[in-house]
Amino acid sequence: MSDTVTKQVSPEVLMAVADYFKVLSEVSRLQILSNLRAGPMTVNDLVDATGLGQANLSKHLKVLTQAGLLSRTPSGVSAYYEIVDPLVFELCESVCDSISDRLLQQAQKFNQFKSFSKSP
Amino acid sequence: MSDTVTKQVSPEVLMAVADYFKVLSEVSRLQILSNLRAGPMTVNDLVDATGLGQANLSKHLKVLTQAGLLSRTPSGVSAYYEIVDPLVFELCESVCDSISDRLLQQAQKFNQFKSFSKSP
DNA sequence: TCCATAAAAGGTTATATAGTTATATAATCG
DNA sequence: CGATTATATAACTATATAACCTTTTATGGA
Repeated sequence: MSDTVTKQVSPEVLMAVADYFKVLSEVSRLQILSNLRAGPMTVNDLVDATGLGQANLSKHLKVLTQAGLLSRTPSGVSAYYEIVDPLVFELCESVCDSISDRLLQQAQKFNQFKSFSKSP
Repeated sequence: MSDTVTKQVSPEVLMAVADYFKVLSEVSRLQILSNLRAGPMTVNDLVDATGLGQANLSKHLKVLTQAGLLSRTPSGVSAYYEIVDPLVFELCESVCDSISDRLLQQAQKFNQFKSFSKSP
């Protein structure tokens, strides 16, 4: 048998992974995560920080919490939300690097024109 | 100046990152990527491998190509698609690990019940 | 107990897009 | 050139969901 057998990934797993990515595919949610990077915040704090509406924000927080990215800690009349899994930021950084690389590569292609005007 | 200054990430960057994740948030596209892991394939190959409709598949391939994840190489009457950036698979693995960890943690919580029935 | 504030839940609308069917483009071969 | 095969595009439908508004729940203080 071969060394790297290419088994098909089960649809169940693909679905779970797709769902995870879907959670990260909204600017508003990335904004929330970005703000929470500094530490726990209440919903009100996040309303001020992000400019999102309270109801809308609350729903996004629910999505993020159910996906296991945030934890919710009620405190009196407020609720603090906090990053649970810092993996998110690693993922974002990797993606940023990838996008950056791609743009650089594309930029280089356009430099090929220079060889016309600057030949000896 | 502080050591770890928490600058806000620009909306432009957040949008690009969100778009990238959005590309990965569909089971059909993950399926395509998963199949292409073994090597380049034509559209027809992928129709057979994934069971997706040809038109539908073609659209997904366009999305994946425009996002910089795949490359397209016409060959005669066919077109070969190929993974460009293996980062995708690293991302998927990380996400799978995260999901797995979370499920294990949840499972442990339910084991707390055992202490009732099994005490000396 | 009543009030004020914080957060969540419910309902509505607008928009994006996955999937399907039908058609168009393009390349190879007779 | 006409026929065939492989891909891509266009138009359409159905569904999901983000944003907004309103209402409800819950907590702490007067």
